[in-house]
Amino acid sequence: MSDTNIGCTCGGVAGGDKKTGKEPYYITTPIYYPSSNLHIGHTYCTVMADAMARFKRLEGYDVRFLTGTDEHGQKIQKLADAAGVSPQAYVDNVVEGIKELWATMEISYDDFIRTTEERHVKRVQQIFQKMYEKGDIYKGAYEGLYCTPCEAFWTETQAVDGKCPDCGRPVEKASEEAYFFRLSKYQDRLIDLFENNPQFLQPESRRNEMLAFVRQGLDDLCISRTSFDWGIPVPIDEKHVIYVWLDALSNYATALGYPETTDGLYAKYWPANVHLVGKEIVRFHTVIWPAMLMSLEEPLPKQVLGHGWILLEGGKMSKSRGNCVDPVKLIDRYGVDALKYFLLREYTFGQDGVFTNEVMLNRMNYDLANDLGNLVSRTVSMIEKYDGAEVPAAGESAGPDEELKAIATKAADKVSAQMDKFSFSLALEEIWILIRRTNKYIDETMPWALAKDPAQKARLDTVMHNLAEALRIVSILIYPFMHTTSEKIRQQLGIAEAPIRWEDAFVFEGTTGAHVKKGAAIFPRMDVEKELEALKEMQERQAQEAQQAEQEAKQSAAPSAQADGEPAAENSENEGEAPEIPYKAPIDYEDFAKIDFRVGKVLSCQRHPKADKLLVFQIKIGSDVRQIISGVAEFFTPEECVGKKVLVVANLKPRKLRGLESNGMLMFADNGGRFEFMTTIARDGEIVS
RNA sequence: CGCGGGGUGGAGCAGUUGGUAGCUCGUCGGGCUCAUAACCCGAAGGUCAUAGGUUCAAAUCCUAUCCCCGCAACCA
Repeated sequence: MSDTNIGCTCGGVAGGDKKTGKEPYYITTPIYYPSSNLHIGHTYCTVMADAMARFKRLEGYDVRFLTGTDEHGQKIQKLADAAGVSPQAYVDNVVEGIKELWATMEISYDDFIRTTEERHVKRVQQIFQKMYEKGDIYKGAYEGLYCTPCEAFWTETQAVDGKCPDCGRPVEKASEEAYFFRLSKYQDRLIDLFENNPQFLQPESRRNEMLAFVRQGLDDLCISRTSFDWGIPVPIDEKHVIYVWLDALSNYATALGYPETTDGLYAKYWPANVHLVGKEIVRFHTVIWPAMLMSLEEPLPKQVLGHGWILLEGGKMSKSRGNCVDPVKLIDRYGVDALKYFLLREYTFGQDGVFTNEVMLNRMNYDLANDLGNLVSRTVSMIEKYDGAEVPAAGESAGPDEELKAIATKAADKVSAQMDKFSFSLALEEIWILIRRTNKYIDETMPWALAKDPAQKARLDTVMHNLAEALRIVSILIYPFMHTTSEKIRQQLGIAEAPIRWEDAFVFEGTTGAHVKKGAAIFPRMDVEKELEALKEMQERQAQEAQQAEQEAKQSAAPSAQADGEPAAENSENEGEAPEIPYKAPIDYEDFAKIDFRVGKVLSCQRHPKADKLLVFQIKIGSDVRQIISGVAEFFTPEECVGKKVLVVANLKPRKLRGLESNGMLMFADNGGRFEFMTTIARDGEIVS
């Protein structure tokens, strides 16, 4: 039975028959950071995990699928402060939204862990304790450059010219007592892991990256903080809070009850079969987490998979840029299954892919409406018309019958083989090969011609039967990816009562006598042009609302700025909601008054010869002309800057940037990651106050 | 020489134990009418970035070069 042995054997786990045995399968998503609502990138990762979980369940595994939220850390604390609520209240609110999203997406997780839950907190402390007792955690001094107002440590390279990269104020050498994890101790074993277990980290490119990273040498990791307190207290020293990554990574084990290892979930499901993570956090999952487990003397997860990002045409989507694609809007319009299908089919695992509305709509139309939806529709119609809605028994095979049968009954194994490699796209492609072959089968057999000749009734029946069978198999194969659609198809085929079993996909008999019933189109064909317009409108409306909200917020927060004669907004569209940026600490008026704001005019502008991101401006301020360098080369060409009026901080101390002196600072508005000139009709040299 | 990813028919992508270059969309021509103006067939279109090399054989291995994209550095 278990003839395929494709999977990895890193853990040395005994094979077992996956079709009859109840072999455990533990899969996880990252726990998401609830600093605001999730976007389609998070959805993508979770949808993949869900499809895999459902697939393994269907194959007969005892699956455990974990997701959750990572709720501690300074950023959450700051956001909560800014919102005027407690951190717990803040995250509770966001988490509710996340859970709602997963409910809408019909994500079949078995457990949802929140790092603020008691069960997690106490176990993380136990983990800390264990590592400490083993001697892998020691107390040391964290040395760095400290910015008091920001309460943040910076390294030599982060701090710029002895100043805080955040606020620009001077930083001081400081050392703070902290706890360290002896990461360096595990360097060799980690190298070993990457070298001898190629399966451990996929795709290959990530593995090379991590191997290079570990080889260059690992420092011990500072795993406690005292600068904020929204975190899990260090058990042996309550002044400290445990580093969020140590806290977060532990979730994969604490959710199973670790450190209780002898019975219960941990004994059953650990080590995890796969941690599904984004490429940006591969390092944490393949270096720190394994090292922690080594320290705890626990087995390592069998596999970590780093998936790529879904990019927008302009680049990366991010919460703070407010250019996110909102999955809920898409689901409302197109349905959960269509969105899931699109995400799983369009992108290849491990690689970045570009998202556009057009790509999505086309995918949905061609594959779902034209190929699958239409096939269901025409098949059911014909059985109703030619056989009184009852699936007839098959007669003798002829023509393409055997070929269709062969493709249909072999598809399940092909899908499995692709799924074992996490090739969702190719797995779906295998199913669509069957769907297209079935469409072709109809053209080849020409049932409408057979129906005209009573002598051909037996042949017609065989054709109808084969069509029903092919669709029945399709309904099983797509179940892990689109279970609702699967059920709809089975309803129309009249086999909704029968349980869905993977092994039924290998036989070509199961619909005879079923009563088909035509229903609504499972995926109505869309007018792409119209949809694109509708989506565009929707996004514009969203942007407007966001802008309005922003404006209202500003008006209530601050005395309204005086409107000048300039056109208000020439290029004002800005998708999505405005980012939530906490305010900096208050300053005294005297401090404020020290700043000399001026109107300047760009006389000329050139690229910095030695830096990609810098532009060198000659700025006229009254009779004064000075050179100011600004990091906006990504946003403007030198030519388009010439002649622009710009707000200047005129009394900032001069400083050299890559060899050239900059004498002041230019002010731009950060319009969702794109900078904008803030312009005026005032003469250059005038004061801004 | 900072690290890494990538350059495959008009578009978007598959394609490593080296052995006639595939898919979806688009284009052109044809077929069919059961079906959601859907479906099916055929054709055109690629020196697999460039130049060398290894080999009986290279998109696939090696070397060099060009170009794109992330990260890092730099963003007063």
